[in-house]
Amino acid sequence: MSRTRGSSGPKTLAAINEAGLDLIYTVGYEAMSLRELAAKVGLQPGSLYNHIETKQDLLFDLIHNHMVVLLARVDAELEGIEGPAERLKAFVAFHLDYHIERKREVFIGSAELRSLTPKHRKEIVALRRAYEDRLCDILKKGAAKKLFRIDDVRVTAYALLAMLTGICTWYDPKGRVSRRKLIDLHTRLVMEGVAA
Amino acid sequence: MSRTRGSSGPKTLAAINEAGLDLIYTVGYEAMSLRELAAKVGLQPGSLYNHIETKQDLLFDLIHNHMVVLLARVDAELEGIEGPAERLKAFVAFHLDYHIERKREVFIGSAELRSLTPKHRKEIVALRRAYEDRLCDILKKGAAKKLFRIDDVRVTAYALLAMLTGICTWYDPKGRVSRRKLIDLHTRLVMEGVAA
DNA sequence: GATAAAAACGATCATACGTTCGTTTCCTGA
DNA sequence: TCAGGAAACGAACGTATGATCGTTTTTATC
Repeated sequence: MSRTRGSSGPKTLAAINEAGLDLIYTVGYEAMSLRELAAKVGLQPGSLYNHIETKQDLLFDLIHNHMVVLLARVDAELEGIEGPAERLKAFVAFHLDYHIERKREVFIGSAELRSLTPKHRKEIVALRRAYEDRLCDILKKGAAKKLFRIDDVRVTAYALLAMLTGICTWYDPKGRVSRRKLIDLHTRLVMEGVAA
Repeated sequence: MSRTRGSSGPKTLAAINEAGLDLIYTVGYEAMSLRELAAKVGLQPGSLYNHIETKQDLLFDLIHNHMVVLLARVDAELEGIEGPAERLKAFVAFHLDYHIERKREVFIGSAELRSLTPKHRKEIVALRRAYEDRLCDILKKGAAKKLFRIDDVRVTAYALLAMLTGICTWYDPKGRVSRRKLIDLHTRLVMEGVAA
């Protein structure tokens, strides 16, 4: 046997990415074997290499794509919103929404950082830093206008991001808590926490 | 060659645990090979099995020990402290202190949960749940006395724990931010966040 | 319709892994 | 003091892994 009918490059790659995302999220990058991945996609192990460079590149591409999308979306979301308080609320809502929607990517993006090549890791950390800066900017401007009371912008940003990102580890869209309630609750915690 | 001079069981086991902790924290459980671990301790790979059952048991023992200590300490810390507000402050301070001091254990305790056998994982999750309950109790009592305003106790507890645990991923004891400042900043975020 | 590229197969390679085992040496307690 | 357990060695086992390669069939291009 050989090339199967109906096979197409982009479609197979998409399937590999989706299956890889799921497997890495579930069992972890190191624990995922390419044989497992291939089986899930419906390929022989060797055939994966028609679409990916290496296992490492698969991981990097997944995380990198996620970070680029995250940055683009947050900028689009904040576009045109005026005032630190409104911008902070918008940031919280966006962050939670995105992290609910793409919890697998987000989880992998932090849990598997150490599975990346130093060079790859550096690149991802830089993108993450850029995202953190979006929040830092908002906090800084709010503090300058005496709207927020913030001791240390960077540390506060880390604390808030940790809180908002935490939902990835437990949130279940089909669970007891609605998306709306989740956003309200976190928004209150954040706004009250930084209020002057 | 064979048994080396001065070797003793407990000492070697302690060395294995310390090296294992460090390796798992650095490269992850799956990525750590027992050969690497043995080399770090100064043993041949096979000799590890004089002290551990399996690689899996090594991981479980590390995490389990950490959880037991965590629970014992938080109870000791809260003992005799009256009033939800004071108890919450004490909880925050303790949590941060412990998570600074044992950041490797804490990190592994969450990041490597998925590397545990289902049975092992269940046991750890139960202990974690017990720890979460300590915070939930405080929040519940504070809400009952109208000292705190809390929509959903469990979700709020998760949010706060995520925030407070986040420091494990970035805090550097030799860095710019002092332990004192860190505690003050987080205490304020928490207390303002839940204030009625 | 011919030709080149794409996408799959299946076999295989070299290596690394967790674990076992027989043996040897050291330590400890009666 | 000496017997028996403890703690190490070093070799080995069986398996799984990431990756490569030659081949074959399908798809796409001119």
